[in-house]
Amino acid sequence: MRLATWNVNSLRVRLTQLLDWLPSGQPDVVCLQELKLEDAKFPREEIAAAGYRAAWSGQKTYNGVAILARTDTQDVISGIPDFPDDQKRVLAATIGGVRVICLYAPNGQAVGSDKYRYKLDWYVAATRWIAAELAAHHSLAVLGDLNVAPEDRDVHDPKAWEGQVLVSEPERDAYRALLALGLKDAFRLFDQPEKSFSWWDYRMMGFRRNAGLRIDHVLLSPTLAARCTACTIDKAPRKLERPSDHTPVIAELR
DNA sequence: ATGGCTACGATCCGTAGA
Repeated sequence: MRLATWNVNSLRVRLTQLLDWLPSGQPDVVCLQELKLEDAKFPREEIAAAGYRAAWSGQKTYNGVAILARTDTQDVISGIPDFPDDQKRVLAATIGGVRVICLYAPNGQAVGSDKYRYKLDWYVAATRWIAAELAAHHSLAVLGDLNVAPEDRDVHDPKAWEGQVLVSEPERDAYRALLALGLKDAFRLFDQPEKSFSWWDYRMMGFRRNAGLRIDHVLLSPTLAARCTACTIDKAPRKLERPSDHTPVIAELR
């Protein structure tokens, strides 16, 4: 079973790239973030024609998440229960016995801002909810744009980024609290190339300079971590014309 | 030099991303 996550930064703009990528990436499950479209505008027919069922939770302009799957999606939940929130950032579904949680964590904008406060509050609520999901599902995977670079090796220039949003200690603490539920960062279960990133700024030729961050993650419960045989970042879509600023991360389960 | 792109929805600039 292959699980993938990709922040597409507008599904309308990236639909062709997604449809091209599905046959090459061969994922069984794909979590998408930043759809940036209303539910009525979700390209259900194109996705179905590509061989995928889908669940989605979108809104105009901002946010929006979807889970694509080759097989049935069951027990779909959108949003964090008991966390009233207009922002469409969370979607969960059970697929082939695996509980899949698709997350688009808040960016946080700037340390100390209202959005930063919201990000930390969101992490607390998400972590509390995922704890309950883990108690109910041994086979659980959290995939998404978590908007935290967990360690300095996940940052192209740790000195320049020190204390900044996406890297600050309170954000890293929030990320570690999520992992402390018993989740494993699938990417770090394996030897990886140095300077592996999943996002590069559009400006300053960020991708060409490999000036990136690793902020898109696949987190696995112990049961799934034991089944995981590989986790890779697929940089190919980032090389296309008019790319998303993020690129897919894929985990392979036996 | 603190900018530099991109997407969106409003217009011909502001908001947001990360």
